[in-house]
Amino acid sequence: MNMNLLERIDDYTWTIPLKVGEKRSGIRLYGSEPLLKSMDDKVLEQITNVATLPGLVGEAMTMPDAHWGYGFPIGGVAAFDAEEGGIISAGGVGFDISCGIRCLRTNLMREDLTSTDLTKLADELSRAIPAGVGREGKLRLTLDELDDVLRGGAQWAIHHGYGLGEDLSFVEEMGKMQGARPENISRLAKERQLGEVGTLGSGNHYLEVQEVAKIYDEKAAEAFGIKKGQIVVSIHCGSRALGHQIGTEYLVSLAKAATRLGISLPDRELACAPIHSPEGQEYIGAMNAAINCAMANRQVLTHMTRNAFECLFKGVKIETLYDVSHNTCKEETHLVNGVERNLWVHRKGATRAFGPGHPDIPVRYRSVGQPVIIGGSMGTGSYILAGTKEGEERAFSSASHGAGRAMSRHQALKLWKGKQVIQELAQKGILIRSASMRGVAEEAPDAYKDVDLVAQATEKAGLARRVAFLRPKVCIKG
DNA sequence: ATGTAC
Repeated sequence: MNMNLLERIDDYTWTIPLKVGEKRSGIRLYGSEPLLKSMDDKVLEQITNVATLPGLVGEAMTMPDAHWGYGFPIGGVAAFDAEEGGIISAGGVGFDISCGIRCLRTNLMREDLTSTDLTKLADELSRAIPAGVGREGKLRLTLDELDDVLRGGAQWAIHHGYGLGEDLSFVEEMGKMQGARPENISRLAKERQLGEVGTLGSGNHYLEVQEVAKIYDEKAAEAFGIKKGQIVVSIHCGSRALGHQIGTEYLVSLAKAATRLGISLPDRELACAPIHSPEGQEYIGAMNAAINCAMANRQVLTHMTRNAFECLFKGVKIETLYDVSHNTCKEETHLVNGVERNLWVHRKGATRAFGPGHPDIPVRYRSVGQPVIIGGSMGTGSYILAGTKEGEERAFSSASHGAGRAMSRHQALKLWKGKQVIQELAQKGILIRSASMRGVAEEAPDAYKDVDLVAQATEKAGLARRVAFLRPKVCIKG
């Protein structure tokens, strides 16, 4: 990014000064100077576009891991007030609606796993977890059953034997998003999903077995039930074909609504409609149903993970640490200049990060803040952080979500071969199992930004504080 | 992200 276009507020907070005659809201970019320097100029252009949207409250923001996306940047946060003409945008949620990460803690320690165990575990997980583009899973649902999934979310999965009731306390919204309207979703979107509940997908989605390699905050780690050397599992996936199809279809309907209502869009990809409009309401109902689809998906995968571990480690105990999405728009209460307001917060490639005391945090974690999961690239590691009070005011309680791509898939393919990436990671003791060698090359660790810098900048910017670093041991890729 | 390519 051309740093001359930015104005430094502090070491981790930047803005773009308003030009004379320019009409838009303010902008905040969070991150260290090196991270911002490495960002595409397109991020700046896109967040400037977002800042022109009607009903925006406060500032349009980017997280330290921001990169170019469809309309909105990935790593973009924007809150709108429905009573002031605020909008909802499909591009502001992302195509993979409710993509997110479920982290599980096991009662195994690193010393419990020999290298033979790890190989067996990698093989068993790659057998048990359906992964890859268009890959179908073990469940074959009817359209009526899928509607139940879309209304019930992770609660549907629990009621159908996929998991334990106690998981639900550690999933956003207790695993069931209210306001889901399956009737707002096309038959095509549903048909595409019938065989894909309980599947991982492709791209940057993964299931990783990791060890807790470093603890930054002992008190929070204790609350989260993790300690150094412990084995955890992270599942990164979303709403699969369903979310993508909804996004595709609603972009058209929202664009029409914007035209009809005279909302001027600097970029067609920002297609949006007022929250108080038929099209806006229709999309919100569909999006909420897709959120349930994603939470059900991660719940079914949790069940499959437990079964795979149980095959090798009889009596192993696996609990849900937390499940949090990073592609949503949610109605939340936020304090703005001392006034409590009801806002619709778009977080696209940004994780919700409620601070200590927030009523929507599980009681067990409430005093330390909501767990925030930053997923790394394949083979580099991930972080668990905790939401802060400061983050409420600075970013409507939002934080980073991952390392963020440093180069395009196309560029990555020119630089690496899948086989070579797998061999290099094996030398570091990381086992990869993937349906696609091409996918592995596209996801090479160096095609991503440095997750350590992202987590550090997230903390320094006051958005969330680091609790633990997770080092990968086994990675199942789509 | 995605039956990766209307």
